[in-house]
Amino acid sequence: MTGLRSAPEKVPARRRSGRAPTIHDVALAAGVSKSAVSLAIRNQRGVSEATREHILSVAQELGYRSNVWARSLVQGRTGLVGVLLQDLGNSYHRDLTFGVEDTAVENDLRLVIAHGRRDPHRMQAELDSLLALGVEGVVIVSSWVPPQSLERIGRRVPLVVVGRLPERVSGIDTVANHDELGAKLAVEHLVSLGHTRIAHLTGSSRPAAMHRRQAFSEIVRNLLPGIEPQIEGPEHLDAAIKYLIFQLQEEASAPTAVFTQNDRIAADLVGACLDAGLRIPEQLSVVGYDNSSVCRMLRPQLTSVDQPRTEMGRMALEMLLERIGGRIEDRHITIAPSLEVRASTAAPRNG
Amino acid sequence: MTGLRSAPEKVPARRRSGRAPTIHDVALAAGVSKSAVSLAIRNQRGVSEATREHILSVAQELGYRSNVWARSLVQGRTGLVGVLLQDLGNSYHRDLTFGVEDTAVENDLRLVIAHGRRDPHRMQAELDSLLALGVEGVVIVSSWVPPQSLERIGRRVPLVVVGRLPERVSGIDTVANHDELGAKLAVEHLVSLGHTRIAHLTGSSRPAAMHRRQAFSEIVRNLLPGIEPQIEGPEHLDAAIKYLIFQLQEEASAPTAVFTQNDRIAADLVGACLDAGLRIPEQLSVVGYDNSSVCRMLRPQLTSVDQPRTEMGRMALEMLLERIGGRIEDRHITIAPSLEVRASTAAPRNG
DNA sequence: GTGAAAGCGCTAACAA
DNA sequence: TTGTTAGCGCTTTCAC
Repeated sequence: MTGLRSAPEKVPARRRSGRAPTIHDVALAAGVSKSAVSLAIRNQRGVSEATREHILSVAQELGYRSNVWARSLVQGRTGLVGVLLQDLGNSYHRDLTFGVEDTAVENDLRLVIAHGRRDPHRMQAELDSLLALGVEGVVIVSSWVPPQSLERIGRRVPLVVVGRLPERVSGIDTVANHDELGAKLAVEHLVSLGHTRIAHLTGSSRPAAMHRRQAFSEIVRNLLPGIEPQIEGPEHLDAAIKYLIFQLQEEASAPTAVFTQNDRIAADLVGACLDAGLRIPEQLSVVGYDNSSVCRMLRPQLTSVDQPRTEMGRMALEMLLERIGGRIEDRHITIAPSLEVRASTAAPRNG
Repeated sequence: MTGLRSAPEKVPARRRSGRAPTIHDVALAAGVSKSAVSLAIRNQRGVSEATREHILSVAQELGYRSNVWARSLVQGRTGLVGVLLQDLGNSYHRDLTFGVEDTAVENDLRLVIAHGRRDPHRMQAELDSLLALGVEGVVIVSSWVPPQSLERIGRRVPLVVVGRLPERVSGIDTVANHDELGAKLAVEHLVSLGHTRIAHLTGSSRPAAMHRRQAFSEIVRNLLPGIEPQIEGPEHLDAAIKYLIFQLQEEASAPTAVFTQNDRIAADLVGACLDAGLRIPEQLSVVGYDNSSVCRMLRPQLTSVDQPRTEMGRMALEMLLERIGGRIEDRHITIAPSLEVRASTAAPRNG
């Protein structure tokens, strides 16, 4: 305009108004070079303290924010890690995420949460989406992603699965609950109370459920020789619950305790029992799995197997970091659960 | 190596092995120019059908994935929208997110979920983090972000808050539940059953809670002239519950029904009552708020005010799109809840 | 219909 | 200590 600045004005006019200020704008305003600004904002040495302060104050004034995309484009890394959750509204996933988040923050990584909505297709889509975002690794809190997908994606980016996969997948790490131990804890607790007729109620034939179920059978056979373990489900869960209630009402040989695959199923069972006029734990002891927040909301409060969720999330991200750091061999960790005893279990009436 | 390709080899050697294939690699392999590849993969016209197919198959073969960062760097937009959740493990947030997700997908936007962990500081940090990622807008599912932060950030990027803010903030949109109507539905239901001594149990003095509380008082005064509305809380919630139970056990003038600020508090109350040997709904009717998943797990199942959560999420993202599309004036939407009647409410014993 | 060249905002290697 | 230069991978004119 004034003609005073004779140097070719390379900055398009529109930039100064509409767009966010760039490193270039800051350099111009501060009267230094782009690289000086770059060094200053990243707190790197190479600029004098005075210059840095000046640059920073100018940047502040202009409302400058560095463009992460441009930076990661040139650096070849994004500083992003993803966590793919099977289901948002659920305290198991929440607590796990806590552990992942904490560890991510401690390691200067930004966490991007994706939501699979309990839908294998969406899960796959979200996983692709995370990759497209350029995450440097993903923690998958779900065992629903098919092994071949895991293997394929695991070749591109480090992957840690929290959960029990149907099979080992080479190239990826896993953190899993020790389902066998969980079943053992539950059954031992019930046996120690004097129960002998114990049933298992399950709603799934996925690996984790199967492990609990098999461990249940085994421990029952060990601890209660001569008694055949009773299993209900996984099909027709509603019918299974109805049948259990029928047994309790009509048959002297009905189970006196039920160990369920998870808390949700336990809650359904407890609700149905109460609706049928059965008293818990007097007429039936119930043990859940997951120690979710509903355990303390129900009456009686639910005895449940507890997984150290936050700790599992933390371990998952640590394993991911190891992978990003170059570990080659696979790691598979199994975490021991514990039993949280509450009011839904007691000695059997005629024990 | 062979010296046959005499043109200066500009691609560094390391790229071809370690790094992900780029548009350049695809162009080289397909024997076309970079721009041809760019057009082909974006399905733009400008390349012949044959060329496109060829390029696509080569890209597929190489396992090419376009680099979102590079693309958005040049296009000046990221196609990202953020949703900041106050709390992950919670069906209210889950269902809201469903609505947001669906609408985002329909509009070709990628959703990035951030988690505030019920901590205002983290909430603020996550919001900054989302901005740094370059989101084009954010849906904040929380009313905990301070107005001045909202205003500041709202100047950089469109913002929609789902929840009831302590004050209007210029430049941002809101989607809120019609708390007054919710309270009205609850009280009218109880009055229609014959209740006259109705208490309100609240655990917060935040705007949404206050609106419910005030609306409660008003509707009680309208419908039951001469009766002073009884309010317990928001301080010392545990003590308030104990006091209510004391009243029920000792005083003839005890309330026969309680309307609570949310389901969690209702669950606490119901649990405490059952622990004290009180029967629900015979001795006390209880109405919750949020119609969360626990309502159907409790016994008796909980009558609760239901917010159309998925719909609210959808509206929030639609409003965000309007803003991104250029709307200037603020919009504030209030959504009508409905009442889900279940077994925790009944006519009072001596009604 | 296709290719060459410029440049998005930034960093990193180098030169001054 | 500072400024210059050359890209990161991609899109987008603009010639051909």
